[in-house]
Amino acid sequence: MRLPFSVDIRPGRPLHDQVVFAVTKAVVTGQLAAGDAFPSVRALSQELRINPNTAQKIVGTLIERGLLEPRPGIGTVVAAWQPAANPARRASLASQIDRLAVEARQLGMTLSDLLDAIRRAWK
Amino acid sequence: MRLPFSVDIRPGRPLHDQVVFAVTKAVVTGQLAAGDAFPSVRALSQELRINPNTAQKIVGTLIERGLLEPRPGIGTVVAAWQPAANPARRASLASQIDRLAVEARQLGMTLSDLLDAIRRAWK
DNA sequence: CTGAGTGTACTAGTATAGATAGTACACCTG
DNA sequence: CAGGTGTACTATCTATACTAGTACACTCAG
Repeated sequence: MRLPFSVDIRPGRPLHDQVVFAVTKAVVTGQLAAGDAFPSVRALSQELRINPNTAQKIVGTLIERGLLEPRPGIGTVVAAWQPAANPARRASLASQIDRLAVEARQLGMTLSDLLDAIRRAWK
Repeated sequence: MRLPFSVDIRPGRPLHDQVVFAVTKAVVTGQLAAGDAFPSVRALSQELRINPNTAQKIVGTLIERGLLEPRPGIGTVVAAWQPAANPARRASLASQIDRLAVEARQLGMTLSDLLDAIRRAWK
């Protein structure tokens, strides 16, 4: 694996979504620093053994979210990190939190259990 | 709305998933108590204006998860609540938590912000 | 007993999204 | 110029979500 981030492709979720998540995680945790070169669309598709089109969708999404910056003719570079402040994603996050709380309760977890799990995942 | 729970159908997520979530939420919050009669498959499909097949899928999922109990020839009843303890769903929950943490950070939230949001959703 | 309502199980068809496949073009660097 | 880059298309395949319709065994009120 020569990629600057780690991914383990598993069924159940859209492919591009999993990779976008992996890259985002690498950025917010500092594993990918601003200015670092990001693999080209074609390199990405070869390394992950996915279609160039899917790789392009991934890179496009990351640029749209401000995580990557395109350098025409050169490639893409990890952008200087800044909060996204996207209202739609904020709303989606709230919805995810609601679902998480209900699911956790249904699985028998206490509030403390869930908060601990969140803290553990934050690191 | 004569249903014993509240749903607001919105695009983006599978229909049956939204209803299953709404019912689960009503059960874990005590809005639906054990022994309460649950709408029949046909009544559900009429009230929600969805296909009987989709309604059946919803009821089937809820029974499978132990939230409803089938009474052959009568209908379904809200089951006595007990933690699910499903390994697959536990793993899925952990994955959801990971995603939530990364997404929240990317949106500029602090750990405290997220923990507060969780506490708010728990109530 | 009869009829209506119940869960359950099928077969089909349609629409959409995810992923693949292939081609093309303007751009920059060596 | 040659090769690598982002970007933009069209086309095809597959799985999922939803709809549509039918059928059967069960239980209860009449």
